[in-house]
Amino acid sequence: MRKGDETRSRLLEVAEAAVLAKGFGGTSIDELIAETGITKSGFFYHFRDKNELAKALIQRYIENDNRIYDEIFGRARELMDDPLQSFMLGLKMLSELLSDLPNGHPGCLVAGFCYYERLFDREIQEINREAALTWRRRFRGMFEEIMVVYEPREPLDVDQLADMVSTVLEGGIVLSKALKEPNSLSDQILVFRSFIKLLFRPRFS
Amino acid sequence: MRKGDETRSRLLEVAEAAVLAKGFGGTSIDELIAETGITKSGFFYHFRDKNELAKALIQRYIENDNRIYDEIFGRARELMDDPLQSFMLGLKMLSELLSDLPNGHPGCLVAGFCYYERLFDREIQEINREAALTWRRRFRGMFEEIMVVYEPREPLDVDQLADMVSTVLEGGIVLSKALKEPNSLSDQILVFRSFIKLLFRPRFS
DNA sequence: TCCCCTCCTGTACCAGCGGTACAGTATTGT
DNA sequence: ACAATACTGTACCGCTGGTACAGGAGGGGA
Repeated sequence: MRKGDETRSRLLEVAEAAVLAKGFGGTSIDELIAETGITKSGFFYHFRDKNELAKALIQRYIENDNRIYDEIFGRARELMDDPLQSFMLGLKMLSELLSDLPNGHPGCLVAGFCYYERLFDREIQEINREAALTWRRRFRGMFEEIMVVYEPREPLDVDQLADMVSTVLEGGIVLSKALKEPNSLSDQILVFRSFIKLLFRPRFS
Repeated sequence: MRKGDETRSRLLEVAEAAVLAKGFGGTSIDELIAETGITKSGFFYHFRDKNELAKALIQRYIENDNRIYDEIFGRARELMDDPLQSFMLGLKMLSELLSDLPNGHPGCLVAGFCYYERLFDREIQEINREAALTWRRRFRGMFEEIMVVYEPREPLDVDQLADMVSTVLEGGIVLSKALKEPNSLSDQILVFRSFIKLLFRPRFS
């Protein structure tokens, strides 16, 4: 059971890099098996078809993505008692982590896949939707904690505010890719951070 | 000369819809010629290869995109003397225009193309970059006008603030596609609008 | 009227792609 | 030792992007 999993995860690693660079449609199975050193039959032993590869890819990506957010905002929560200060620190840490990536963010598979709806089946679209909803729940939790202590200076829907974090991340990735300026993404996160600072600034200070 | 242009633009129309729904790689030439009622040779008479179709598509998309922004923010500028009020109205009009689309935003070709860098040649990447820079220039102009009259309550880089408009638009499109909630995009624009309101709120009021 | 240019059609062909089918085999855990 | 696991090898299919090239309909200018 172990050797099969090893080959499978090597396939997924190679596939993720290729898909992020060239898109799912632009990535051929022949190319993946050449780099992995496996035969075509071997590939189809692990994945029934290309769609199942897509499913495994996106699931793997989302798990990893969630782990990173858990770590960052978990650490920030440990370091700061105040929920707002903790969130602000988390954004800072996130922006620093992203600006340390030498070639910029490699791209978000969720974004890549949702832009090609009709290429994938409903199951993958549902996985994608669930991922976006998980982001929403995560950040809504943080904003709800903040709002126990701080009153927002503009009346905003908590879900929409939570979605804004994902929006800035996804939009920042697109913009930094289009502009070929890897730092744009972390800059945009810091601009968003300033907005949050303004939103929860105490009324008399 | 006229009949050729007509066929060409019909091809582009059909292609744009297909590419936005299925991605560039997922759109076949056979499919395009079937819907346009042309032969394969006819297609290659108009476009040397698929890459030239991509170039024509993105150029057409960007022209159209710029025209829409010109109209919206131009009208807003006519209706309001104050640059901040005019920008706020523009955002409101944009969000209303987007929420009126029954199936949500069809997707941004700039985002779609920049996510697949290696599928296209440098020329297309340069066109994409120029489009993002044009957005930056457009919105930076507006913020510079605003800052003549209003002092921002947080020190922000004008380019980064201008990029935030594009970020929110691109991120909002991704999020509303992933969530399958067409209204998310216009909601996110209104959240951003609230941030701008906070940023330029007079200090004593 | 003739010719040429634009705008195609038709036919034939190619390699690469995703995918299927299936027989055989080396390695591994029990 | 046995069977399940994890593949390899070979042959094949239809579709895709792309090439090549011959030919023709239709209109505009000489």
